[in-house]
Amino acid sequence: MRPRALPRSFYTRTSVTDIARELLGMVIVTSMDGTRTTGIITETEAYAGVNDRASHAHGGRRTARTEVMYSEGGTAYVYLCYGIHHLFNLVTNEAGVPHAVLVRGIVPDEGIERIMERRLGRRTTGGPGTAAQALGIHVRHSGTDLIAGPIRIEDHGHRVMDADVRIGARIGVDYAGADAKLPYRFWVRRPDALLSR
DNA sequence: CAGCAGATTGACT
DNA sequence: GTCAATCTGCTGC
Repeated sequence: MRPRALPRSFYTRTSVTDIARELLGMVIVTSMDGTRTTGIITETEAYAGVNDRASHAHGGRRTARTEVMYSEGGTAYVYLCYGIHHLFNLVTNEAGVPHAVLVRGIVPDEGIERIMERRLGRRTTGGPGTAAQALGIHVRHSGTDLIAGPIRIEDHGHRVMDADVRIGARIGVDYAGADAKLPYRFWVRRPDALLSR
């Protein structure tokens, strides 16, 4: 099929878990310094805003870093983790509701050469930091528009069936108490199968 | 302002 | 299995 950019209406819906599930198989397209690189999304986590103890916006918290989480759905939220790793999130829901989906894994597709340069030859599917690095996503892209900006999401026709989706607890959020056990993590069982069409 | 932990990763014992 | 890399934001002095 012909690639189709995801419209604003994909992101502004109210169920952040539905969006996290539906993003599996979608394609992140980045255009930076004249180079196009793409990756197919294989793993996501939903962060459900003010009532989610694992979210940066829990309790309505606002800081310079998290302010973009309150933007309209379809905005990039990128933040630094452990001072080193740039973690890429897609803001969802209407403006003022700080929902987001973290991209934890991709399968590199277009621009493999550039991706290998950015990753210094290492594999790219290890986690959220490596996925963002592979695509050149940096904290300077936080707040950019996912419809018209340097990072966009497209549907290239990769279909992920429910039977191939695993659902479980999010990683690294033990501090969130009972919310750490919520089934908000979604991943594709056999990521490499996405490339063979 | 000092100390500490974090939606992590890669190198090393 | 341990540990260091180093930015952001919270807690406590």
